[in-house]
Amino acid sequence: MDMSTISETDIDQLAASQLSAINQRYTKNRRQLIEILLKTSKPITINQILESDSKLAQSSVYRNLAVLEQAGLVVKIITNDDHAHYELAEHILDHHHHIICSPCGEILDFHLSEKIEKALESSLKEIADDFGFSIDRHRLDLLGTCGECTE
Amino acid sequence: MDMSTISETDIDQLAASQLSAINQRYTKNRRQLIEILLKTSKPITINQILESDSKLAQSSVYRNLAVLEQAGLVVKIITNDDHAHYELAEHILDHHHHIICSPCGEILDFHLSEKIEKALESSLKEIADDFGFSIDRHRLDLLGTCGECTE
DNA sequence: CCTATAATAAGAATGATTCTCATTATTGCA
DNA sequence: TGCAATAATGAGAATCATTCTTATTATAGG
Repeated sequence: MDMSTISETDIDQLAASQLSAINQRYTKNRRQLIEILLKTSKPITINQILESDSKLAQSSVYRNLAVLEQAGLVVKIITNDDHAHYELAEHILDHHHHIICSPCGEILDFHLSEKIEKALESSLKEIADDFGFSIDRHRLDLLGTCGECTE
Repeated sequence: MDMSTISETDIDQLAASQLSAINQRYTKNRRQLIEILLKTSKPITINQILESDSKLAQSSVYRNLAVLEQAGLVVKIITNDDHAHYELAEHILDHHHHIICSPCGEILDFHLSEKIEKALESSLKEIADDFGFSIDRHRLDLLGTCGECTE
């Protein structure tokens, strides 16, 4: 959705550097995954990835998405749906949240206004302190039914 | 955590009525599950439920939690942890959110200030309209590492 | 252009969850 | 109260997304 903020070559550099930081290579397969995720404007499942490129091996896709996730390039999204969804990390896209259709499992991205996002973040920081947690990130999901599934 | 807002007999009535609304009975096993969830002040896994009462059959616990979820009495919480967690629905407890420790999988409840919660809700309502979604609920999770796991 | 090391891919293994079905309990009615 | 009819239970089998294993292939660096 927000592909204007970063070019494809920038992503290649980012990917190469974040992978090498955990002693992993930026291989053809991994590049392919990044490209597929970049082309899609919403989180997708492994099955959808396999459908979009029949040359990819299922086991490699699972493994490589795990590697990309460890490198901080990809985020795995777990919902009540059977299949996990994947999308690019927020420093590649931007900070956003998910609106999820329970009947069909589709996930779309949305953004809070800057004002509310800021207020929320400072509030969450306090709460984390109270609980003695160190926080990696927060996530906010809207759960409901999309227009398609209502008809 | 917030057991003061509703008595146990009230819950029995609620449970019986919400179950009968979907043509299900309020059986001994189901009552037992409600009691266990009521005693625990945080979301727990099916294994934890089985440990807390060895008489319960695993298959029945799975089935009955699904029934209780359909009845709107129980909420299933999916995270990146292997095991789903369960807790009582928000109209029995109260509206809250989850702070999740990624290393150990533990989940605790927290509350936003009323002011931020309200602002967030009205904001989310607008967004849902824009997307043509009808919304059931929202969820907000803090992901990080608890004090125990940091040491 | 070797050699050591990492990545790949096919299929087997894992494990949480769901399903099956024979048994047991419950409800409503005579 | 007693008797169908129907629902719930529980033990174990089946499912299926995901992870693991291992032989093969690709890559990086000297």
